[in-house]
Amino acid sequence: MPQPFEIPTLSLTVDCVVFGLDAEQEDLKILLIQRAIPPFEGKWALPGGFVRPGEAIEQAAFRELKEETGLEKVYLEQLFTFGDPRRDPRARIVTVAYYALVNLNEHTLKATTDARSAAWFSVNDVPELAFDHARIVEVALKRLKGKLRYEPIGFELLPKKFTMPQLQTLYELVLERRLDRRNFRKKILGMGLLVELDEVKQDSVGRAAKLYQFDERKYRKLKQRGFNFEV
Amino acid sequence: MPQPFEIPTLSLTVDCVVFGLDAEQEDLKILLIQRAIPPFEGKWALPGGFVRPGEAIEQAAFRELKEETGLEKVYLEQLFTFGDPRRDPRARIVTVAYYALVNLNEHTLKATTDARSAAWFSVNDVPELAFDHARIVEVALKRLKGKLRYEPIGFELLPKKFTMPQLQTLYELVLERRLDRRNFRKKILGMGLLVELDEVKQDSVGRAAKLYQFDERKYRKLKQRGFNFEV
DNA sequence: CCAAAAGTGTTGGGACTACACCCATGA
DNA sequence: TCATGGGTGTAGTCCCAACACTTTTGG
Repeated sequence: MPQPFEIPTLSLTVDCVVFGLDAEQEDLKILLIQRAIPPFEGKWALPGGFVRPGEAIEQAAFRELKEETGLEKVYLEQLFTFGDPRRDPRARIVTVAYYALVNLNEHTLKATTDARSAAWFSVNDVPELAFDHARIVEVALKRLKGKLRYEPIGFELLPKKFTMPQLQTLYELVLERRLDRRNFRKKILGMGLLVELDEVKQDSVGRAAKLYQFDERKYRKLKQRGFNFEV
Repeated sequence: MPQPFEIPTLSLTVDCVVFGLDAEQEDLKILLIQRAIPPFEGKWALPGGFVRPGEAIEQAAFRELKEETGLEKVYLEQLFTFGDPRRDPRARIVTVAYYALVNLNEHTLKATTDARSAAWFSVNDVPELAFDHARIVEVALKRLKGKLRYEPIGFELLPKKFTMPQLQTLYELVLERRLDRRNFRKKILGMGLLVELDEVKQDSVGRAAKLYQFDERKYRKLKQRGFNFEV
């Protein structure tokens, strides 16, 4: 490759769409951060920041998540790379977007040390966002919808021990359609990937629901043998 | 965002895994380019190059494809962004990988103007590749396999007019398993997305096969109404 | 005992699998 | 007329969708 031109450079950031399930309110939410400086000062934006020299991209995503929200050890997956030359008014900045799945009720947001506030917003009520972040959220939602049916990632949004109605509500929220309770149960239990616990979850009214746990180890074994998760 | 550090910069490239179907030899191939300069001089590598200032990433992928292989107007989709700090021995270079689908028999490779040679290799017989390109090919193959069943992208690998056995062979090659001829036909024709032409394809021996064409317009309409392609 | 939510089986229809013979064509 | 590959139908099975009543629990 003879290079008759300077090797061009640019800056690279990561941005994370953090999905959290609010089991109490039966609502799917995303985590946003209010920008403290221009551009888009005061606007809400995805948590993220610059990839440092010598730092792997995914590592940068984990680091920014921890720094800006306190979240650690979450499920994280690369989503898409956005590089429109005009997506950042300051300079040419390309961003590698990730999406993360967390259980909202088990994680409390860290006190924001740097005067930036973080907050959860319903995916149905996202405020105006900085940069092209609205587009990124759109792509993330589409990916989540598509992937939920073919990979057992939904469990990442629930507590370790969860009930069948919780799992079903999650699927109904993300896929945006009602599911038959009996058929859903049969389908899920039929895969043999849940272990039934000797506990129930009791909140307020109604009959107590059995608790289940996802059997990660068993899933991996079955997957190797050609099994495909599908709801 | 107060920035106590310099905004870091790096270089961004695109790399393309170009899949081509060799209908005659019943073989799935990828297009490689032999490097003329270090690093990895003489080694085979994916076509690609630097993203220029002010250039959209996808645009860069199209440009490099045209410059290095003469291919134009091909199906192109972003695959994954690879950014291991040590993936390029010279410097920190992040690459956005794409995959492309072309009909190998309809495209002749352009005479290589810049002394670099391009050639098709069977996916089952890929030579040692430069950088982390072997990994990129691996990810691309996995994506192609996964996507072929749920999106009508297989047609991109065939000529506009194709026969049912050609289509079936394509699926068998990519999915790496045999399919029942009668069931395959039923499934495909049952979706009502192919128009049967009043022509047949005759090569050498055996009964002539009917030619079909994919109805792109009809597919888009059905998709809007919630239809899902699946083989 | 009442309200609220969890849990449970059966049946009909559509889709998938498996499978073997005839047809058209060129040599 | 023969060799080669293309085209076709049916029967059994499995999976999915539809659907209503009983059980448990707290108040």
